[in-house]
Amino acid sequence: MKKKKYTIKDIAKLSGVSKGTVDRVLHKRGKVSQKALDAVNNILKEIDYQPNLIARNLKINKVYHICVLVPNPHEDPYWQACVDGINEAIAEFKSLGVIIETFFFSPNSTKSFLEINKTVINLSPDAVLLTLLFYKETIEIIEKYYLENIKVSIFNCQIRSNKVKNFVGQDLFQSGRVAAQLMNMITPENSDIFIIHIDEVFNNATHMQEKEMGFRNYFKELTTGNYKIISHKIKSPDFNKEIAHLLSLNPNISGIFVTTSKAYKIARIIQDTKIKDIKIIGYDLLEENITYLNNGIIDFLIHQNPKGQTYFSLSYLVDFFLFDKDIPAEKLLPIDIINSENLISYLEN
Amino acid sequence: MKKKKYTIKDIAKLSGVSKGTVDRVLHKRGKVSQKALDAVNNILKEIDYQPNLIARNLKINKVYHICVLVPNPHEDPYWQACVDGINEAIAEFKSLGVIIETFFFSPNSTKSFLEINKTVINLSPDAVLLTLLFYKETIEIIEKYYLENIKVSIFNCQIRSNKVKNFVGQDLFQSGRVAAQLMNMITPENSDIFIIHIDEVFNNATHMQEKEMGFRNYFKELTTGNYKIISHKIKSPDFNKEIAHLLSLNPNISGIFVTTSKAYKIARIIQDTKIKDIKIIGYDLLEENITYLNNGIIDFLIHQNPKGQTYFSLSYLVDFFLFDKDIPAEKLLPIDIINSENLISYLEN
DNA sequence: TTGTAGGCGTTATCAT
DNA sequence: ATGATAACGCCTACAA
Repeated sequence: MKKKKYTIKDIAKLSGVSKGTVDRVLHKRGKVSQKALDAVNNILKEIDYQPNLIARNLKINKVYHICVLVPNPHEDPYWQACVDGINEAIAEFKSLGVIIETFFFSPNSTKSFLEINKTVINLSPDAVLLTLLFYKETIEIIEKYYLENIKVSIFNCQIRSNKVKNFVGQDLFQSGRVAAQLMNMITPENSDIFIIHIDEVFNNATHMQEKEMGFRNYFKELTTGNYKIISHKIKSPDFNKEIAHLLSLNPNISGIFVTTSKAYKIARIIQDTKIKDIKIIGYDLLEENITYLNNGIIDFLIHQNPKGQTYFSLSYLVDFFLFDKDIPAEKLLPIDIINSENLISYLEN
Repeated sequence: MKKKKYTIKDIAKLSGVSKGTVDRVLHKRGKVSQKALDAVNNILKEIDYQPNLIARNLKINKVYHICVLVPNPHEDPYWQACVDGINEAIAEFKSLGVIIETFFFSPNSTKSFLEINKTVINLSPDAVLLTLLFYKETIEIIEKYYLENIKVSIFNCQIRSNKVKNFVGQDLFQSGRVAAQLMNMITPENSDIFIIHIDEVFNNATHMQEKEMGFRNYFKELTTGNYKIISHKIKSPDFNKEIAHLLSLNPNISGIFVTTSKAYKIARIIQDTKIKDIKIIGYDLLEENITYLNNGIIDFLIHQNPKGQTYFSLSYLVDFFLFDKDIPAEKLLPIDIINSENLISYLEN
């Protein structure tokens, strides 16, 4: 049972040629006589040769350099968890000779995003990890990186491009359906539901749209009940009045689905106005959301595992560069349903 | 920004001694003059030396050997996912020189468990990975491994022992609370709830008890509603009548919490007898459970991520042996809430 | 076309 | 106490 680990030297001895020849066969570099080729291939067929990746890397001994571009978490706390994942990866891969650098840009400023990209492209790293906040600009930039032979990975978003090495994210349409099923379970039939898109900026508007489509799609398929679903898009400043107004116009409202990480803003209003029995489902484990989840104002949060997203992306790149593994073009993370009871088990991870 | 990677050779040159001396300082092997010690330590203080783990492993070049003992999935399909996780680890770590072997025992036979352990201990592996099915016997066996200096990791269960390197599992009490909160959300107040423990054998009875305690604990803390919670422990053969009988005695029943992976057995009866509006919450993504989740008979499943459990356990051991990382004594995995909509996102992972 | 020699960074042994 | 040297497995340059 205890299989021997074969080395190139073993193969050379077994097939009666030198290590160099075996290497040429393994890497298909040519310059090998038919006879030697056959001899080596015969041995390779018999044994299960696994090149020692550790030795290979020691030899190659390249320092790989990866740049990560993230919106500044001080401007939008959602991104803090992504930064945590990056830092975990930095610590873990440092001793493997992988240098990961983080660059912040302002989520409100296309200009800052473009400038940071200019800086990064001048560093000519081996790979960059991006998110798709400014769609048009990012597409153009991906093109530039591609021409420079810098690998691009995307996190937090799906994108259809063969110039992207891999992306890690969540099926947003499906997460809308998940929210819908939960909402259906906890609200009375024949009531009204709000979908609220709320953010300071609407860069990632496709995000919200996909979630809304999934949410509506679920209710459309429902055979029982008669829900009325109403969407609103609200910019952050002074929206309190707007929300209060909307609620007063719709006394039959039983649930609110917030498609961004800003559910706590709605929760705050619901709590203050003491309207009761409005169920809230939102996204992301921000501290403020957690507060309202724990006191029962928010019923469910959907977790997009932002920390895992960046960590996975980076460890894929490491696998690719160091251990030349095939990495999937797309990795869709689980859509985690969080209530106040299983919350803690997620925070620890 | 691009930090240089320092090697032992660099340190030797900088401090004016030889590589050998640096090595002795780094490993505190003594036999170093005060002068040389100071010189090297001064340099070490200045620079951030990270030993190259790849080179170290190449040199050490030990084949690590890990044995995993799992209940045979043919006798209880729950364990199949664990085997999947093991196989993933086998493939991933093979090229790092880690050999992982799987051994099956019968979950119904303490004897087979003890025999397999005898076989394994004779192989004197570097580590074993166990689950805590036969409590008393396992405790004794852990002692034996400990004396042989074979590391022991545990998956699927918590255990308090300093002779165990690490365990990966779930907080079962808390998972009972999670089930309770969900149940509370989807059943009317002032109704009855069954807790049903159902299995062929009751080896892992503590499992079920902890889940029950968590479940009851949640309802005890509830300030609203007036639930009556009734537990039943049922052995598998010919229990159909028993269940039907119990249901007929309790017309006010609105939900059933199944503490094992056998919720599908209850679901089948509910479906056949066409009793409606009984909510079911169970554990584990077995194929039969999934069927009833998809057709709406089962409302929620709690996922214990068995595949992840074995994979994590093994990759911790690899981290420990190859990269001498500190590994946590305990890793509690998230308590995943699964409904028919987010199910697919878990199956792909 | 083929084989030999050297080196990657670390560790361990062996003279000095 | 110290430094030189060889070895781990793989890769590559260069000599034959």
